[in-house]
Amino acid sequence: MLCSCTNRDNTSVFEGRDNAVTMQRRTGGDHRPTLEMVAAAAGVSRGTASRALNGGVNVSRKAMEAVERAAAELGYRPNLAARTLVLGRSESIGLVISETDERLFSDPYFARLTRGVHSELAGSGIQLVLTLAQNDQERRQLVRFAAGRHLDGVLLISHHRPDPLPLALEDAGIPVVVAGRPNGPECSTRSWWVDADNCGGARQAVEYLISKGRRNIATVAGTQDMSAGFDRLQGWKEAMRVAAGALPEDLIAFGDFSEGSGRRGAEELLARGRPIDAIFAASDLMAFGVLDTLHRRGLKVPEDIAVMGFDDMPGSERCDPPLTTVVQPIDEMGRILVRMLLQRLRGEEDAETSVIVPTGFVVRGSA
Amino acid sequence: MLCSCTNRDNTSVFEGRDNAVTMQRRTGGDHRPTLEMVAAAAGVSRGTASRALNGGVNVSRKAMEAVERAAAELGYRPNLAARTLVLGRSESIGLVISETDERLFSDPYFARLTRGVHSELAGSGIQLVLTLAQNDQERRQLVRFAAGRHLDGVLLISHHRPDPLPLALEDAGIPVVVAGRPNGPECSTRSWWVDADNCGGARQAVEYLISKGRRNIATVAGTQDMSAGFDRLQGWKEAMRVAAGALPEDLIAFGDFSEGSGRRGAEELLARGRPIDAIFAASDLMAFGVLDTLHRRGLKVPEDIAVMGFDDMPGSERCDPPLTTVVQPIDEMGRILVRMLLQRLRGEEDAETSVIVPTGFVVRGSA
DNA sequence: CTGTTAGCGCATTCAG
DNA sequence: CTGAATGCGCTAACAG
Repeated sequence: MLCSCTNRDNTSVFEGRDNAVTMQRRTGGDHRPTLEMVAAAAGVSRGTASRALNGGVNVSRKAMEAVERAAAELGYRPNLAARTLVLGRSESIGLVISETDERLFSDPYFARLTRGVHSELAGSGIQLVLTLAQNDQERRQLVRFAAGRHLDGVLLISHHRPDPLPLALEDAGIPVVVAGRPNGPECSTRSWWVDADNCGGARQAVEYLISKGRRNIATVAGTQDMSAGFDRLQGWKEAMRVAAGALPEDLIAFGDFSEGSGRRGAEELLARGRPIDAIFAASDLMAFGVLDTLHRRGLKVPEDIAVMGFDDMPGSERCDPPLTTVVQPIDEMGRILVRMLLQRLRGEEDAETSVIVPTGFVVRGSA
Repeated sequence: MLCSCTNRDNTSVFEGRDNAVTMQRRTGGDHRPTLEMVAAAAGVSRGTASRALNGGVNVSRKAMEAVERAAAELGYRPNLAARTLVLGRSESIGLVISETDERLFSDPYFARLTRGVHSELAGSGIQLVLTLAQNDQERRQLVRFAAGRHLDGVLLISHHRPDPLPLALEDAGIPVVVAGRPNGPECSTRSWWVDADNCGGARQAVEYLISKGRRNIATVAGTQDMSAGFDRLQGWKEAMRVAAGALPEDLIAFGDFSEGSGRRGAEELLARGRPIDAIFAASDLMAFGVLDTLHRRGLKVPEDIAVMGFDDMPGSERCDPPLTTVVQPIDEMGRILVRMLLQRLRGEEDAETSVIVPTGFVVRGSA
């Protein structure tokens, strides 16, 4: 059946095909205006035209205006490739996400970090280039792209360890700032980095539980080959060591940051028969699982067992009971990421090569 | 309190600062290997080295190996800026999202489209560059970036009309393919485009309702200055005109694609007192609102009133009752977007300048 | 203040 | 098959 809002043959009614630019052509044939042509039209030399278009130092008012008019009339667009070639920099930086696009769009972490990066870069004139690097092939292509001077520097978001990207980029001479404390084999990275104070945040969470009279505080830890998982467990250990003297190893269960693993972790802890009056989960997702298990066992939160999470992810304030959780200033981390990279690009010698930003926590109903 | 997992002064323990590359320096001083150096090391001329590194036509086996070895030893990385300058193309295309980053990460549409684009480009050697263009300043910068030959072409995702970007880019000589049928002032665009068959999808939805014996089919339409909103209403009109002879204007309510507007739209329709046995909402979000209103009025879905949505967004299968809705092949649209742009870049004259992809629908409980 | 000059690093002519 | 020469478009140093 014919649908009136479209043409029968599914092609548009416009006829602009003829001015489609053929990209195959090599030198010549392209009549895009060059600086040379602008200079000629303005009646000045290329040098003067260039100066006029770049800040206009040492250019007479008259020449300035002539060049600007000529550029506007010709629709002049500076060839950035030529500019990059002579300047040795492209004025653009990459935000590389070494992650599946699945998680990219589902994990609010990326959204907030990107927002922070983006806002810090606003008005700087530096172009932000987002890039996906999901497998070795793409990682190689990215290194080629960046090392080929298309990117002055790279912001790398990557939580999969070990990730060869930081080293590969640095080896290629590209300055990198990583979101996340390096651990594992790439500890030898020369990259700068910024991370949340996972350790301190976890410690504070446990200290808060202690201040509320809890004594037998268990934890469902995250993946230990990720610094976030390792550090959060570390924080729990520190606080517990201070509070309990010795380390209650049997109050630790290991998960993988997922809700299901939180569920299983809680079951495992309860099954050990040791008294427990609080559970600190290393992620909100795991905390959800913990809550589920406790509900199922008929245990009251926070009366019987208090629960704390980590991340303050969307939904944490609406679960039952609302989750008390550690918050990271992700936007701020994004902004710091940018500042550090720009410092590195400027060659500032006194800049910090790594930054740990403090976390806080929000108290809701669960603890 | 000291946290053992980090240094006291919050700086890393690594000492790689001295080999940080100073980006300020201009010509000279940088010892990154050039093709010239590779050629010298291999004992051949620049020309031969270049040929060897690019496919190796007209290069002896011996020279080939010598060049490859030299390149590997020196850690040679071709300067892509120089390459772009001489070739007139950068081998990279932009995926420009003219949208707030808020929506970018929350709307599953972007995720699926990006996935499609990304998958189609995999292995092509073409670099995908994601870019945000949220305001005029950023739009200008993007045009400069693309027109400066950093991007061979652009894929544009933009549902805000009117958007000056397609025209601005085409004027600057950058081929553009837009996701979404152009409407409004930029109808004069020379951009190619791809869109879902919103009109046909809506028509099929209504026809399905008719086939189920529904006769008084109302609609909550979407924003009319967006082609999706306009076309979906158009589809409803076409089907209703065929089924009812005349057009029942009083069965139309207007919303803005939001859940709240769906709620209000349904209330408005019911308040008119005309008999209604089905409601077609132009988006799932509005359908959720419609369901809410119907529930509140004590009306049974689908017994009293059938409901259909549009989009099949995550959550549609879990609402009460599960939503029967029109689905768009978004991933496929992403893939087509890429194919069209590549065709345009190759200057293929026989390529379609616009494509409309058929939609389908999933039947669940609500209709 | 201005025009001229010399490259940036590369792919591709064109003679050998 | 190879080397030498040319120019892509631009900026910055230089001498006027």
